[in-house]
Amino acid sequence: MPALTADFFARPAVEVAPDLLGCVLQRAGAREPRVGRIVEVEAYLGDGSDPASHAHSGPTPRNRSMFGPPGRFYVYRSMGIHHCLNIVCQPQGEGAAVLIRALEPLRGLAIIRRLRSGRESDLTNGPGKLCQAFGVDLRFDGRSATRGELFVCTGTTAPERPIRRSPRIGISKATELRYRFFEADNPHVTPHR
DNA sequence: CCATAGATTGACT
DNA sequence: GTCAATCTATGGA
Repeated sequence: MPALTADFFARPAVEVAPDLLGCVLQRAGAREPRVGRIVEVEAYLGDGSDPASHAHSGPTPRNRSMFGPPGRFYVYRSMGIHHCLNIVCQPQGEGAAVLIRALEPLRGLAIIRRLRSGRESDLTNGPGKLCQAFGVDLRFDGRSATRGELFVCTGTTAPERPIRRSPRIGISKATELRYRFFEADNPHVTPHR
């Protein structure tokens, strides 16, 4: 299937986010390729209306790529330990992005199981977990999400489950904003909350 | 300078 | 349920 284009991401993040459900993240270039279907995302805005967004206080060395061109990755280290994978949206300079929160693994289960333990539904059902499983780290920060070793392409199947919407997970500000989108009844989305 | 919170996870009581 | 790991950024003294 074709890779997504920068145009796809040059739209409001709350529109891009649900459209990413069912699209596919591909890890190439590594010794063992991995493919995962996106099943859970969250939008973070940069227009000042979203105090939970890393962009809310303007650019810093860490969030710099959030303010770069759309269609590139913003990867940051969370709690000093884990990595989280975003894709920049909207015109350059606005600071909006979509966080990839969970995948349904389609290919590369062998290497993924070597990198992470647990049941299949526990391998990529969280932003830090999927980065571990797909070998995503700060090297990918600022790189293109439409080509290269890590990129997103359109899904091979239409969404077979309804899309649900909810407040975002793990934040304490702007909890009234329902910018989380996920596939209903998919066992690979984030548990509890 | 120091304290604290954070788009998380896994280990433990 | 609680809590620590470890790094970045912010806000106050």
